[in-house]
Amino acid sequence: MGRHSVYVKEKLRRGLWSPDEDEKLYNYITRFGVGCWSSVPKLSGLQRCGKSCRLRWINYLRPDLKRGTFSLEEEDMIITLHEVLGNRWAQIAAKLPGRTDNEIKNYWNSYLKKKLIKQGIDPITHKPLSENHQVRNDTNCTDKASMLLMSKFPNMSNSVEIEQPFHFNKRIFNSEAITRQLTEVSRNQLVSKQVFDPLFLYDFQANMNPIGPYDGNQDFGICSMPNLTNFEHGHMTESDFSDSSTSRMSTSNRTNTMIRHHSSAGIHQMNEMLENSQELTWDADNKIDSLFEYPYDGIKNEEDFSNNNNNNNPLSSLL
DNA sequence: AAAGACACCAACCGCCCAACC
DNA sequence: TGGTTGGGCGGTTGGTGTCTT
Repeated sequence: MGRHSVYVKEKLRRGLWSPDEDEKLYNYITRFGVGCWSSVPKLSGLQRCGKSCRLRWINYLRPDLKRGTFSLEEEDMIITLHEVLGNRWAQIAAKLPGRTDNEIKNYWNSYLKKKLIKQGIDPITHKPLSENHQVRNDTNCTDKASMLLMSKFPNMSNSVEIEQPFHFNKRIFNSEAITRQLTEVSRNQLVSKQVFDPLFLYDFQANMNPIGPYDGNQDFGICSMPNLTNFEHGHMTESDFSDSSTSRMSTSNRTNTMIRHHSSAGIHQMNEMLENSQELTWDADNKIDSLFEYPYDGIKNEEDFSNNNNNNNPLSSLL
């Protein structure tokens, strides 16, 4: 039995998400938080599989998403991290607040890879194309990663650590034999990782004035979710709702908006935050739930969700 | 103006791992 | 201890917009 049969059997929807579906999912997660994804479709009234809901939330609806074009700093960082981590997009995304692995992966495949090739650099080895025959030295790769990042991004030196060396695929890495090959420093880093967590932005948001821009600086704000962004200004319109499914023009418009929000001043402020982020801690189990004041288990069925679904949500105006 | 090629990116697929029973 | 389930990840696909001829 393949997945297709599951979709057919349960008459699950596939493909692009409609604004209505987005709204249902958004309303549900913002009210009840992230819990068991497999139960989300049922409880939120969506005819999607849990995985699809999770993906949509993570890659599109999550309030901390930055979206828009990548800055030069981000671009540089992706290239540096890719040199160290390879195609481990989730780990790369973890170092870039507001960016998803999917977004970075797409950006890499559609733009950065070609850019490097144009510059005569092999996008896989990150060496000049003429030096492709050279075999990379992977030992001490974790240290190399940290050094690379520290040299290129001094502002992040204390908050970014590489979790795993380049070619140690997570699945292989659990092997004791391989672990033994690491240097003492690398092992320590892996064991006692103090990794910058992009989700600390949730904390930031929680402490932020929900109506006004951060510290009066309009360049710096959580502007990923158009509806939230516009809600900051006290109103929203139907056209503000993110809709990748009906119009690609909307994506372009959104992108243009985001460019305005992410000036270099904003990035500078972000860097300052990153510098200070070493002081922050985040309980992984409560990353998202703490953003939303509603516990996941506060809802038992779809009826509860409907009853609890008041009209205070920004999206409710779309109804 | 039309058709084909290309680019972009949201969403899906398949696999792995960990937790749970 | 083995099976099941859910979550996470990287690779890939396919739909749509844009560009080129």
